[in-house]
Amino acid sequence: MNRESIVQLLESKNVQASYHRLKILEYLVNHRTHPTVDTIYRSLEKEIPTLSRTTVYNTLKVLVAKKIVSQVTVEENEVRYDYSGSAHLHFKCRKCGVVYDIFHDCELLSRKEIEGHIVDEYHINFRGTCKKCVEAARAGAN
Amino acid sequence: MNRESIVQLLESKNVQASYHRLKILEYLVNHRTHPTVDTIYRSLEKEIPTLSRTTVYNTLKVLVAKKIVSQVTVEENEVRYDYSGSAHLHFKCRKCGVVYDIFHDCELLSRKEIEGHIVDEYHINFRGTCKKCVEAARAGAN
DNA sequence: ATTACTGCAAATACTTTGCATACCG
DNA sequence: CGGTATGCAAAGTATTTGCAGTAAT
Repeated sequence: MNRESIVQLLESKNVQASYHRLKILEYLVNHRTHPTVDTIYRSLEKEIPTLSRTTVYNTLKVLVAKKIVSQVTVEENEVRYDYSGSAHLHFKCRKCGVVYDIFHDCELLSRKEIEGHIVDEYHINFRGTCKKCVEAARAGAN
Repeated sequence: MNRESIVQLLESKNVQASYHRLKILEYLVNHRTHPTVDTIYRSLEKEIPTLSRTTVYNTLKVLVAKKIVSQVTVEENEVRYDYSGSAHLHFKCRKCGVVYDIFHDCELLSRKEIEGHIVDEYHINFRGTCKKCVEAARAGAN
């Protein structure tokens, strides 16, 4: 996604497109790796030496409040951020640590109500060993 | 569940049934409210004045490692503990904060594999407004 | 000029670690 | 006795807050 679209995305949600916000959202849009606050900060501080962690926290709070990005907790005790595209599930590999997006046609995803409760958000997360790590282990065994 | 069964549960998993472990697991089994570390600590310190937070952390770590209880993160940044009974989903009400267990016959729950990755754990969490809070709001509006 | 954004430093919250003591088989 | 569990205090990590400075409208 180019810079212009990101500015438009921010403005369409009534978020002032400051330089830092632009860079942080751009990072999230272009790195679909579910980064943590720290990862985002470390990646951007090279390019923006004046950036502070507080700004990363502030910006992410705004983006989450405006539902432009979402918080993901695939692993307990580790908040990650994800640019909210279409509905999807997450799978985290215990071996390599990569978080995969899973697009699965699941009846639960379209539910507006469950057992009488009104659903406005859901998180479906899986953990295990990813395809690559399974294959690597199999190759190693030969 | 009575004390004797809890001792047996611990011993069947090769966990020494010390007094503190017994009390902590007993709390989890009898309070199916998905408590946080702090809730567990505060509830038990009245009865066990010498209890320390470290012991609660240590014990929960052992219980999770032995898969007697599981960690639940229905809300980002808030680890809760749940005595692992049968497979189920969680729903957290944004208004009253209660975490409900949802038993739903979902195809995803029985999956051992998804898109080639091997699944050994899953977390399915919903958020929204619970039945009670919806009804309370409706009654208030009249 | 007024409002909003940023960044530092301090404060708070949560969790882990090291080590000495106490408990249990 | 010997290994394990416990508890305190300290360290570590993550996040929030207050406030002063800066930029934007």
